[in-house]
Amino acid sequence: MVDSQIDIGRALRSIHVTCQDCSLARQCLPFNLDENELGRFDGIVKRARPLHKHEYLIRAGDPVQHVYALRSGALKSYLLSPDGIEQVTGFHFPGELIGLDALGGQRHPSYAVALETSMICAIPINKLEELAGQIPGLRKQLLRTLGREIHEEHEHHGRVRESAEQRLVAFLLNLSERYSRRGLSAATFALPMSRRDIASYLGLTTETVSRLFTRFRDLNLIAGNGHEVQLQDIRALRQQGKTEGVASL
Amino acid sequence: MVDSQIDIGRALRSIHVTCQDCSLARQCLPFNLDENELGRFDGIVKRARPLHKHEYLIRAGDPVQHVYALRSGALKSYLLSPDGIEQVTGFHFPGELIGLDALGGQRHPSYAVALETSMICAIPINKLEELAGQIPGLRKQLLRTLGREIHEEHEHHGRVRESAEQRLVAFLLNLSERYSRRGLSAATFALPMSRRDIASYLGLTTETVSRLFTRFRDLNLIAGNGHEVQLQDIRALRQQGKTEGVASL
DNA sequence: CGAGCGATTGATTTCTTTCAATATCGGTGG
DNA sequence: CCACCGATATTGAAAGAAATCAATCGCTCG
Repeated sequence: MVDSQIDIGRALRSIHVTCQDCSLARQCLPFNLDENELGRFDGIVKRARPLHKHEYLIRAGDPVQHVYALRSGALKSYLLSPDGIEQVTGFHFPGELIGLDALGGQRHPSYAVALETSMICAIPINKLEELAGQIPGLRKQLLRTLGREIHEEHEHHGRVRESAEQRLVAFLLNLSERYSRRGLSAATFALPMSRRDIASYLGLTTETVSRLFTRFRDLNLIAGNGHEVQLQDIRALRQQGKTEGVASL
Repeated sequence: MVDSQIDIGRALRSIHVTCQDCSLARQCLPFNLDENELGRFDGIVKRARPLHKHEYLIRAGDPVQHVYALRSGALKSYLLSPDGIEQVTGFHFPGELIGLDALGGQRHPSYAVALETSMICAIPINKLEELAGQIPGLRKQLLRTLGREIHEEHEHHGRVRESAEQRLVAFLLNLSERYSRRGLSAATFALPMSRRDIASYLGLTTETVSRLFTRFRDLNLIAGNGHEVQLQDIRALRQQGKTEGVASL
């Protein structure tokens, strides 16, 4: 469990990063807070030991006590359908919140599992609610975050009618944008998730995703193999995503 | 505009329903508020003249000033993709909130238009935020609502991989559940939206939706033509949605 | 009552899935 | 450090589901 005691050993320094010091603070909940407010917010945040690849942050059915902010690493969230099929609902990168779908109920509806070693901040919901009552800026940012999440979900949903190709393009461009927002390269980045995860997220099969990667590589739209991609020509890629065009076949 | 002055004329009585009197209050934001709090909440709610079929409540690009609660009628929300295609993102029924995706930004990202004559409450966001700071119960309910919205969006999204048949079944059962939650029949209800809207929402074509309705009718799973349906055998329908089974072909 | 849009139905095409086989990667133990 | 194993990814061929193209029907509303 993330909330368990701190491993005094190795990670003391990284664990004791405060929100004041966190470079992601402005992409996270403590956005626009003054020094004093930031300190109060920091006071309710629990920092746990790192979560290793394949370890679970959340399991469906867990009682809802925290929302989580990701400091480093990557996670995926998924729903388990009645027939036991994993439906990936999202990927999470540093600065993003995890577990927001749980605000509606008593138990977490979905799973969240680390795709690589990740550092996580746990924010107790009851304390967050209380603090949100006292700090207008926090309240505002919380609502903004939730609203944005809903909007992004709608956008993603709007892609259902698009072709497999368009969906994968949109996915890559979305990752690119999120990486670059964090100051990383928009063109070269890692894909910490499996083809299967991508396929599940996009509503496709792994075979189709694999074929699309191959096609994009053949068209020199992307390079790199496996879990590292370079977007060779973002403009052309975006075009590909628009016009459905596979002129070169 | 909904926010414009009240039409003194005919609708005085229906307009002056307060939250205290509104039968939907417990499905809406003022859930769990005491008398005093309810009064304060009611004080910030603006009730406008009825919105007629095809009239817009929200247009993409509008500055974000309110969220809306639906008192009667029905609306759809949609995004307009860059190439001018309408992507229906949801349908709204009494007791539900509209415009939550706008909390993340300055301008509304999506459109909301009446599918039939509808009565709407407009809630100014800045006042709502302020009041949410003062009333813990309101704060909680607001977060619950947003969390539930996100969760429902995930569930819907999880259906992308399912067959057209399964998606339509899930859609009908979802409507059924929402109608019955409001005390209406779970088996017989109106479909205020067009086949095209349903298709867009589910990521299908109108032809496919139409064929599915015909098939369900042939299988005696549903009855009724056009914009009124009766679910003849909810259990069988649910089964149809699960097993992919079209044993009778 | 007519016009026009929405819904239905049919025939054909196309994209994605499914089924199947092989290749490759990553990790583990010798 | 290398060889081997299982899991993951890629590739191919065939089948199937939904889209597209096209025509007709029917209802609603001027």
